[in-house]
Amino acid sequence: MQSISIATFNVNSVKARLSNLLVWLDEAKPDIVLLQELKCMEEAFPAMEIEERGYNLAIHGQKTYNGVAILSKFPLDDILRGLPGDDSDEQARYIEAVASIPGGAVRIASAYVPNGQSVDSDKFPYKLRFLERLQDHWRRQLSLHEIAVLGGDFNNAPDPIDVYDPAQLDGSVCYHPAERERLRALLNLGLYDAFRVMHPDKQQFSWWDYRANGYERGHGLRIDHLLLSAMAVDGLQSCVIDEVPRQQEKPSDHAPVICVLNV
DNA sequence: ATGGTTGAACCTCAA
Repeated sequence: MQSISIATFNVNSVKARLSNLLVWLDEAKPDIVLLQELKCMEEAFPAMEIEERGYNLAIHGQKTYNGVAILSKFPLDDILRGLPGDDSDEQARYIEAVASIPGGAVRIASAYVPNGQSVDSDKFPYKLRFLERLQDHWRRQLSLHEIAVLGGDFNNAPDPIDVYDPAQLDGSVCYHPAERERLRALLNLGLYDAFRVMHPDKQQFSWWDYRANGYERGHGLRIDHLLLSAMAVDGLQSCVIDEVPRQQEKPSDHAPVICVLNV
């Protein structure tokens, strides 16, 4: 039995955010980190600075947009780049691997669900299809009955408590019934929202718009999630949203979410 | 407040 910490963090450009990311890594010292929105190719990823802090890397990069990675103090194997279910999808929004921990293994995935832009955009049906592909893929992965964590930026707030003004935001992107229904279906496969398991009634957000002083005004959404398999949630010790990086100079618009598991 | 800001890369798009 040992404790491992697993975090998810949408950095909104790993190159622009490198100094903030390194400060946070040195402070929080997570064992495994799921990154989203690298906005660079794998060869441009600042591997040296991360590796010298003891992390192994699995990267699925893309120029300008998207890009996801897994940082792990444990060796990574069986790396899967790209979400199955649509061979024509060239966006780098998903990476999965198996981390070998002493005496066992944890399956981990970093997902960057499409934002969808607006409900009448053609990007919104792509978002809905992506959530359905996640459901199809994780139906299969959960049948393996492993310790597994699907984390990332889901661009989707599950419940009214997860948005700053549910009445105003109802039906808008990131809080539309069609996408919340699909996130609910994914959870209903047997995934547990770590933050909500630990804090049933707490309102805290993980993203705030850069515009109009969103953070200062508390205009946020909880859209970054750590979803745990049954075997993983059995060992869940804590889950927090760390707002400190959001308060720094030149922050990402997201805050990291961190959980500790006994495995 | 139908605006506002940020990042990458190009003079605009995605978020």
